[in-house]
Amino acid sequence: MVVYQDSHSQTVDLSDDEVDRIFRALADATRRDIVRRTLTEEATISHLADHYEMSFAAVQKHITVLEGAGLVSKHRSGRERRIRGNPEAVQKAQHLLNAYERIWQGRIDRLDALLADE
Amino acid sequence: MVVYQDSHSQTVDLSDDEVDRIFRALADATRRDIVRRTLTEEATISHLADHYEMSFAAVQKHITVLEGAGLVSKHRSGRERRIRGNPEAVQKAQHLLNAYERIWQGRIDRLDALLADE
DNA sequence: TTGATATACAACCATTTGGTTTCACGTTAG
DNA sequence: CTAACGTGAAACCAAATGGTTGTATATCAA
Repeated sequence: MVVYQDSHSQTVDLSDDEVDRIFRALADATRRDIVRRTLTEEATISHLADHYEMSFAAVQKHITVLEGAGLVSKHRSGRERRIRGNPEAVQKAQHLLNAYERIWQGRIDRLDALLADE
Repeated sequence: MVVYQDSHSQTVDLSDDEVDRIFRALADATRRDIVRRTLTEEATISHLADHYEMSFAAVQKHITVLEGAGLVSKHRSGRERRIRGNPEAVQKAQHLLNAYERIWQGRIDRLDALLADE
């Protein structure tokens, strides 16, 4: 379990599994590209699939992984499904990395205190 | 390939593979914990292994994954290897996520411009 | 010197991942 | 109505992942 404070000083909890899924989903160039594209504008699955040298079904699977991580969501529109990137999930990942940053900064602060003592 | 500008306006390039490895390495709770611990202070492999309910060899493998992603480095000290977290690799990941943030922000800006035109 | 400790590494195994092809089904266009 | 389209989902496969145990090697302590 991970706990951090967001920009409004709200405490946010993320299970290890949720964090695993977010980083796992981002660990693939095709999936990162899908997130990038759908953050700026929605796209259908087959439209996305046109951009990659793999089968439609493979792209579909990547989208399933991204959806499981909350990085994109699907919205029905007739026979199409529009895929929309979710900036909040990206922010979650950012907050997690910020926490590491603070941990590291904490070490520096303690080092400074140590040096100040001498 | 990913390109972003760091805090000193330096252009930084990361191969897709490198980005893959960083996020992949962070997609495991044990590995994230190792990074967290070694960012504040160095630790030997066996000392780290004491904290997890898995074999020494399994922890060793996790450290190899982290090392491959540049998130930690090993430093020989007699028969021990001290593991040290690398904040720069964490920052790389942060920069990548910041890029997504800017992409998303760009969409908002364009929307604002569109509304301003009306 | 000898025994314990710290690490490295290989071999093995089950599960997951990332891809494929194929088929089914609802929706839209003509 | 019928054909084409967009999607979902199953079955299958090779490779990667995450774990294990076992063995080898180097170093430290007594």
